[in-house]
Amino acid sequence: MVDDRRLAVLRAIVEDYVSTNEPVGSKALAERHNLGVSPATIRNDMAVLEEQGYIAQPHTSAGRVPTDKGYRLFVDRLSQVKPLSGAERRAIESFLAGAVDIDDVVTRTVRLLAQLTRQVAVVQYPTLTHSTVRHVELVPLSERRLMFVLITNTGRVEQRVVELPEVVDETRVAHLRATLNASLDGCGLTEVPDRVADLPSRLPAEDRPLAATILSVLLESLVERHDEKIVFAGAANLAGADLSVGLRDVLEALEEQVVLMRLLGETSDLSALTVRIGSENPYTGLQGTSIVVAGYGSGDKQLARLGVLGPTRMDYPVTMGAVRAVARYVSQILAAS
Amino acid sequence: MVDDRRLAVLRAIVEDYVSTNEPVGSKALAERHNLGVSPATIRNDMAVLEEQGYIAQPHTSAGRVPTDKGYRLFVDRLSQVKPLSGAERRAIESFLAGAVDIDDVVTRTVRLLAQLTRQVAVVQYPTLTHSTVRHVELVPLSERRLMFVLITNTGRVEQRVVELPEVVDETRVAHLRATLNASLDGCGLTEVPDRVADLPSRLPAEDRPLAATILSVLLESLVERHDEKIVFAGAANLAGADLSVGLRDVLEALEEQVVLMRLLGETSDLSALTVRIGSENPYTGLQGTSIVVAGYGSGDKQLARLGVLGPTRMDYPVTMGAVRAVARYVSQILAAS
DNA sequence: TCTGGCACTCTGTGTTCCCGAGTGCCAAGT
DNA sequence: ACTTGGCACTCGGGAACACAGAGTGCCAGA
Repeated sequence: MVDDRRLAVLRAIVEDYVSTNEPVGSKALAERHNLGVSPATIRNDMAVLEEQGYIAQPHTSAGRVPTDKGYRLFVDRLSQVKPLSGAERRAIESFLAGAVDIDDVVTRTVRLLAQLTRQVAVVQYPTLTHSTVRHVELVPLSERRLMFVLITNTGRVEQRVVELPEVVDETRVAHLRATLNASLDGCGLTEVPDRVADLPSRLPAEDRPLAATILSVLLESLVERHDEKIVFAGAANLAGADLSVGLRDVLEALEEQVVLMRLLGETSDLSALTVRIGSENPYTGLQGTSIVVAGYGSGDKQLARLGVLGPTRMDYPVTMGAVRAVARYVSQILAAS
Repeated sequence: MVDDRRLAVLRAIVEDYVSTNEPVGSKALAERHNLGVSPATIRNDMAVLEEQGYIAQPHTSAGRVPTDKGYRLFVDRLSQVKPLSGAERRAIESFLAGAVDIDDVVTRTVRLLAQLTRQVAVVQYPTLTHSTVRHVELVPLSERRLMFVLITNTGRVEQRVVELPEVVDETRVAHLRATLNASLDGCGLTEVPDRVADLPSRLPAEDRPLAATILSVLLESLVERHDEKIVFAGAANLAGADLSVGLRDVLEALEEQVVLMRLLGETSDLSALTVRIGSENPYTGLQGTSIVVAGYGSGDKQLARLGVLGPTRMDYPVTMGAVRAVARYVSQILAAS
């Protein structure tokens, strides 16, 4: 009973603070929420909550503000994800349906999510890790150059121009292409190195230098993981918000691929929503911010992650609802194509 | 003589204001620059300059600040582009040299430019308009789907998955690919529609539906100008600066492709540097900012533009030098590849 | 045409003061 | 054992005020 009410008080504090952006006091709390007790009682509860580290006061004799720990408890136990309205669902659907390729899906998704949540949206490209080879193409450009194109089942295309060690005619290229596709078709990208290891030895001796050159390009394009790009949108939404730390730091972090990658990557469970709040964040520049991340992908496999970054003081239920919904729709789109 | 000195005063005001970010007064001017006249004389000149609209005072009895018109005069007649240091040149060269494809060139360029100028860098992708077709590829994915790939001489690759109206075997695809390449190879993208107009009629009747489907995809990929993307970097550099208008508006404009496109696109002469200062800017949200734009491209043709956006109060000579240098190096890289 | 002098006008800063919101604690009530 | 009303206390933030300093405009003299 007592403990119950204290949690109710915490919930009320979080909700009020999120909506008003002002430290919330015992009196206002008693008025706005019908907790059935007097301000004095609430004060006692607040004292306990403060002692336990769930709330804090900016200065003596101001209202209370949730701490990161307080938000954490709120997210874990006091709130439930708020589903989107029908109108929003329809908007998502129709907006994503117009995408022409996977690049377009990603671009649209990130904008959509930013607009929906009025915060910064972050979308990671599908990773190669779970992709398979759909096709390898070798396109002669001139006598000694060709374009190497790798197409994966996720629709990603990696291409490179290759300088050849010798003049090569179309026939040999065609032959090599056929051989490559025969060994690689449908194979997971992680298995590619194994599959091609003995390939030169299976070719006539005069084709080996050519094959070696092309294989090195192929392997390089895998290692570089060029598709592990991350895009973001909605930076403008940060302008108003008061991140405890400077806006500059946050913008810098957003442009630092590595930081973003870690941010999205360090979530353990891909099938659920992951929330990281304020100081739980690995990167110093992102202390005043929280992120909500979900995995997405076609079918049962989660290929990549997307999420939203905003001030710690964000509306978690709504944000989580939006992220979850968008992740689902994107997965749906990917599965269909 | 008199007029000469007034211009010198204007130049001094711009330089001082840019470096100190504080309204500059007659006394400080007389001290820091040896103009050979007394503060009183300078005051008279300033009065005239103010009357002519080149400078203004934020409030009565504060120093003077250049107006947009003042900056304009400064850029046009009072300053000369400042070349980069040797170290900077080398840094640019080695940084750009590591690029693997054109996407990478663009990404690297925009970061480089942002870091170099400590402002927001904007780079437009090479436009299709001046590109030519290098190769068209049709890759069967399954019985009724194929991947359409268009490769241009700038190294750009456009790809689409096409749903076919009927089951098509490899032979017919190969034939169509050969026909397409025969008519389009080396042809400017703008001529493509003309070249393919009569193509269906030159094919056997049973191939026409297939050809029509693929041609519509081809034309669509041209119209959408998917390569006319614009990327930017260095938004964090705006955080400190005081744009007269809100930071939010600028960030919004930066994420609005259309606005950026117009911003870069409306420069008349591609071979020279274009500077647009404050209110000369078409878009309301960008009033407090200036942009410096240069064209770049391989060989003699200018393919696209790149530039820098910053507060009106920027160091024009240095910024212009950086933009010009980067544009040249990028052109060089593109020409070599 | 330039210069020194002088009176004037502001902004920005520092000081003081006070209001009010909010707290913590205590004693009384249920 | 909780809850509640009362009360003294604290502190931030805004209003009022004064003031120093930078800068200007103008005028008379060189």
